[in-house]
Amino acid sequence: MAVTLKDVAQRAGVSRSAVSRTFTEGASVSAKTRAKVEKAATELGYSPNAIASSLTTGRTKLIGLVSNNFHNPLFLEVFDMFTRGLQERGLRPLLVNLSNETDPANSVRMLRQYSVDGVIVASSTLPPSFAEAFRDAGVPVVHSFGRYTTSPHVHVVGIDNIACGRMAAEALIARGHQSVAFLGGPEQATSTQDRAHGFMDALADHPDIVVSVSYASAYSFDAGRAEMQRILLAKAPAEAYFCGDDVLSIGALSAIQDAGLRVPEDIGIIGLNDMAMSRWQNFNLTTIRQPIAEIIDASVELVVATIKHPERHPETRLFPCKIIERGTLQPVPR
Amino acid sequence: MAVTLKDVAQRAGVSRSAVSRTFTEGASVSAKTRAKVEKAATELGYSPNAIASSLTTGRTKLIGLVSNNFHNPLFLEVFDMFTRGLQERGLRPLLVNLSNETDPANSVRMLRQYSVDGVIVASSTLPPSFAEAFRDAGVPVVHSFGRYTTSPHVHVVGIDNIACGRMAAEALIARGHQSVAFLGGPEQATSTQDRAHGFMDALADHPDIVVSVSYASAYSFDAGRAEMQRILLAKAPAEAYFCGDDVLSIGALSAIQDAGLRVPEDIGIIGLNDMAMSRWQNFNLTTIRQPIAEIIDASVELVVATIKHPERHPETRLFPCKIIERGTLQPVPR
DNA sequence: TCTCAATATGCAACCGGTTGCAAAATATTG
DNA sequence: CAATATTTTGCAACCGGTTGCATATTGAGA
Repeated sequence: MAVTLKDVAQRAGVSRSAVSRTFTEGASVSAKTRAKVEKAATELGYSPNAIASSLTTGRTKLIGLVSNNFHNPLFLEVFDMFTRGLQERGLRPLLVNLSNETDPANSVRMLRQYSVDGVIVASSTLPPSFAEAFRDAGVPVVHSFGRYTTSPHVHVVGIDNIACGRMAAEALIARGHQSVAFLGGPEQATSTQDRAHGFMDALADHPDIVVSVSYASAYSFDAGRAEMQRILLAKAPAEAYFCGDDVLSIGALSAIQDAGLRVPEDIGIIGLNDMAMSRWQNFNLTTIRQPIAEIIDASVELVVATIKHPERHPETRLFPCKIIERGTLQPVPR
Repeated sequence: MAVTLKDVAQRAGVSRSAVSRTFTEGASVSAKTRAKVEKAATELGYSPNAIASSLTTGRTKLIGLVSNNFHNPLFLEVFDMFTRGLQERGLRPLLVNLSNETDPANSVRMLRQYSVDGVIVASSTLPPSFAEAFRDAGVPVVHSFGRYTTSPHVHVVGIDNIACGRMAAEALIARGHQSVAFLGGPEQATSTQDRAHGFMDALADHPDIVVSVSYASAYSFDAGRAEMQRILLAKAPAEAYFCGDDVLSIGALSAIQDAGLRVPEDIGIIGLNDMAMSRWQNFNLTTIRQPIAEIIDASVELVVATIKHPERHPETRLFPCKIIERGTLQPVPR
């Protein structure tokens, strides 16, 4: 059925090695044999079997792309950029949907069975230990959107979530709000913890401002909406909220509007991520922009570099975020 | 570095075949050797190399998942379900992002290089010839969300877009609208053509109703919004619109609201897909529900069946759609 | 205990490529 | 043109598994 090296060799009247060499970059072949081989190859419609060659070269050009965020619209953009970035470099994404899985062992085993050259863990909610399991198994790995630590055991590319939390707090303080709040994602997510940390930290200098904190059960519309509904029902809401993520913000927004309150007049909202949808005019969300294109580019680059030099020291690459002013926060008074 | 069959065989004091057989379902091994092998394997942390075994078995358990819709939020749900469905059956999705690619040749070559067992083309905009290129290359293929034809050359799983167009028209007619319109996606997309076809078809019986048609440049928010803005600027808008897709509807919605018009009082909207976001209270979109879970399930099942029986006859599986009444269309008068 | 069938095991070839090495072909130099 | 350096080529072993076949082992029945 499938045409192999041997078929081409036979037809071209050369050895299998000769055929192999014409298809390997920088191998020694005379122009004459190359021509013969290429002719035979196109006639037969041959193209080399990547799987078979990986056996001897030790390179599959397969990259495991592991994620558990299949419900946050941001991640469609993330997958788009990752697949393109990998494809441009001749690499192939093997997609792994973690969903409810939290034990890395299965993923590690599975991806090792397919001899992936490297792994990208794309998640802001998984603990560092997840990516570390790959490193321990000897697989080059990058944790994208992961937690920054001073002595990382694994490459991390993302943002400084603590700084973002602080930035959000400062934006609310600058507007003169007297009561502010953090509405985070799941409490055990590292990103949630860090954003809360930075937020509280900045507010520690302002003891006069009332601060409250609550957590949605997931980074999702429904969770954000439900949590905001609970808040509105229970007590007087804060003047402005820092939501740990845009999709959470949008959920909160819908709850607020349903309650007959206005944004930003009655309640202000600032999100985080600046996903494509956030600038849709229906939302027009003020948010902190996370530079995902840069993060993804750097992640791919870093995993490629680590494949080349496995002993490379674990490295952290953080990208600056900035506030995108839109319509869900009042302008700064002057 | 990596521990192989040979290492385990040596340690267990048996032949390589014995080890191989321990890890192959239904092979003949005595309980005693199996125990020895399993002990040695766990001590060494061995797990079989799927790539290597695929060479002899001819099965990689890799499925090419090909799509060009990385900007429609619906497809995050689609990817979620596909990856889970495949994983549950022990298959691995190799993701291919087509983006601007329209020539199937590259994708076919690439996926053949990786000896994928099968391919799923997930797109409502690609022409049938795209999936057919895989079949011509001898790769089992299913076109999900593809166009239904009476004599298909390739498996198609999806909906009857013509019927959906008709259904939308009937919904608008039932409401007594005197002028209605179709706002489609790209004109060359098969789904757009079919939906328009069905829509016009149903309205042919109602010559008294004014009908107009226009096309957005893509199935995206921006395109839907831009097209609706053009419409509102140019002339008196229709009383109600059938938008060829939910994300288009949401774009149109934002344009209408910005123009100070009310939905559904001034302009009614019915979409298609019922993606998760459509029921968000901010949109509350009346739409035609496409049963994507069923479509994806059937697609995976069909590709698996075709891998087993490659000579299986091309088959079309269509699933019924139904209208989900929400807030963007007035109730039917009675 | 012996015979014969059933089961378990190892050998060796194979899957589709790559690559070190030595021999062959070609190019360069004096 | 011979001698030497350089490039090209094929052989054969190998990557990490699987599998048909012949042999060895085990178990059942007499």
